[in-house]
Amino acid sequence: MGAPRRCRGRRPDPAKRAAIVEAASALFCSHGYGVSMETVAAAAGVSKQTIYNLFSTKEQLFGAVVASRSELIVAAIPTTAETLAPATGLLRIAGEYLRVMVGGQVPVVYRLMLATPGETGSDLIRAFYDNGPKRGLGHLAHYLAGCDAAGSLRVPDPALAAECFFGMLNGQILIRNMLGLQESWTPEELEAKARYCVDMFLATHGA
Amino acid sequence: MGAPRRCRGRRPDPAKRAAIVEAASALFCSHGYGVSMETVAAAAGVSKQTIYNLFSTKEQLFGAVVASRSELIVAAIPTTAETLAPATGLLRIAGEYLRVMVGGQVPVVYRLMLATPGETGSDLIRAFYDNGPKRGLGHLAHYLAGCDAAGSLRVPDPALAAECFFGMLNGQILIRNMLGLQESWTPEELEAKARYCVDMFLATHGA
DNA sequence: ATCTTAATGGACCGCGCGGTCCATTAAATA
DNA sequence: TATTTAATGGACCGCGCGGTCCATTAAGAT
Repeated sequence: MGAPRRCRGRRPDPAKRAAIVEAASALFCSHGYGVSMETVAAAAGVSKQTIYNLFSTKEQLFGAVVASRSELIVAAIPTTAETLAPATGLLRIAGEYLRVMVGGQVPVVYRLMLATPGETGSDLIRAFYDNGPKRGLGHLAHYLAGCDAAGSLRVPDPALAAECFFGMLNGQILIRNMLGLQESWTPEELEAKARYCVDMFLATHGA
Repeated sequence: MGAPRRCRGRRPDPAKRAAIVEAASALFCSHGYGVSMETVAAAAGVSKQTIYNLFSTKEQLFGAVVASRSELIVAAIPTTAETLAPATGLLRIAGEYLRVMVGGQVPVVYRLMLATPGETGSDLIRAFYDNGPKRGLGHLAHYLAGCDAAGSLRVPDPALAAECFFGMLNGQILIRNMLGLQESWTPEELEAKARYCVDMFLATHGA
């Protein structure tokens, strides 16, 4: 199976595929699933037939876009801070979280999921949620539980605490971004917000 | 101009119009803007022509749906608690907020806004945000500022505090609801979450 | 009674879009 | 070189949907 098995003829251009997914992602996000394949082709600088050579149907292209974007969100899940003390660890997690949220890449994925052609609550959506946001939440909860066990924090309900911590960091950022309402945060403001939330969290859960 | 000027003939049935808006709202939310007018008509138990007698175009129907739904969200903005002491006032606001969020009516409006046919960040969306969520935020900030002035709380940045307070109440509820992922909260759980958030908030901002 | 308007349902039009086909050209292997 | 495959672009099909028209029926007003 592993045999490279080189074959004849011209090789498919990986840049084309990437350009198509990129263009489709941007268009689906800004204009919804209703954009025509011709528009996607034009935006990607590619012929329509080339798209159909790579993706058999529009829904498959959509699936590829979602998969591609989901990688981003998974990559954004913080894996650092696992062994740091609460004060610094939470601050680092908060900084990561805010950066990726205001950056807009995560909101884009959410928008994408809501532009889905099928029903809401589909398998695609469920898989996305379990794989992305839920894992991020789980990671934080696990970290908090560890702190509790180590005695550096008192957090009787790590899942609830994790959800509230991310929630207060977020505030309205995600939803405003999804709605396409401009956000202008200076790094100092983000830093201040992160510190404010961490302080509030520690004021309750500090050991 | 104000003359009632009763006219001849059969009167239009207001129930028809309501049924149309209701059906369109549900379908736009669950299936996006792509649903056909015939589907809407069928769901409303009405002929297609009747829709076009009431709304000249599909976009106008969409606008009517948004307007109708926005009323709900505006009505959900808490106006109580204006003079209550922080501990009880915040708890009441929190309870209101959670109830309306898990109830799903607010998430439905957000979904609607994202199903919009035009660009993101349109006037429609901006108007909705300023009129709904922003007003709710402003109300809480005003309340907090009042408490600060009265000396019952210390809250140097009421806007930030308001955003974080709603944010931590919300957590992932709104987004999960928008994605169509089922939520099952018992009243006790909601009560516990509200109390947890209020306590955390007061631990930092208590006078 | 009569008149006027609401509402129905079905036929119909036009267009845009998903998807296919094909003849041609470009790039890689042999 | 010859051969194989990628990519192009343009013509084309079918269908679904937004929107219109119309003849008929129902329900008020006078």
